[in-house]
Amino acid sequence: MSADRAPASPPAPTPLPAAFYDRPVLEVARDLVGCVVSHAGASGVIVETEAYHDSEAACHAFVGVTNRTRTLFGPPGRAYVYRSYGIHALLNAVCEPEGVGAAVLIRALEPLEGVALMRARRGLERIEQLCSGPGKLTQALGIELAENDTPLTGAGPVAIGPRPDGWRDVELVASRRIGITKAVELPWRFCARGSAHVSRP
DNA sequence: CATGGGATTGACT
DNA sequence: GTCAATCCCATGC
Repeated sequence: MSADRAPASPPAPTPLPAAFYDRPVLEVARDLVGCVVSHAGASGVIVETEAYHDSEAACHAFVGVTNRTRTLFGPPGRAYVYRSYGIHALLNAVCEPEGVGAAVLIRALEPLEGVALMRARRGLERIEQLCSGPGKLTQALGIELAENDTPLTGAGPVAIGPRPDGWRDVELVASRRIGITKAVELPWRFCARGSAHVSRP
């Protein structure tokens, strides 16, 4: 009978646990490349990340605990979402133990599921332009400020799952972070080598 | 309470 | 290459 047929899409894998994020932020930034972000009927493989840590001036948490940075100093494995330039929502994964202000900025995805939904949300057709920037991917996935401080580990609207087949041994390229004016020399940006979906080569 | 500054994007010269 | 949009937040008067 039709009731016995397999679902149209495979079940989503178990999201990465909080312990994955409870490590040095540079390790997490590298390990997140190749992992899958899902939200509201769409998902994509992470192809670009940046690390931020309260010990360096480019990090919002550099100023200490404020209303804005409370999430960054909170427990690992939650989303830090903030408004950039008054227009865009940017998605981060909070890392390191509670009390340390650190996070990985998700900067670009290779679209995986829900591409039609992403195209509708972005008002664009070209797949390379759907998620090739931190503000673009939140628009494509429908992520907004209300998702700030929600868990990425399964109970919240945004989830991050492990690397699927084909992404287990992704090669990384490190470079300087983009769009900052302080601590510009740190090579804390990580891209999947050769990806056509990064924000900038 | 006023002000200045963005972890960006898309449109334009 | 340049530049404006637009709003949240931290800081200072």
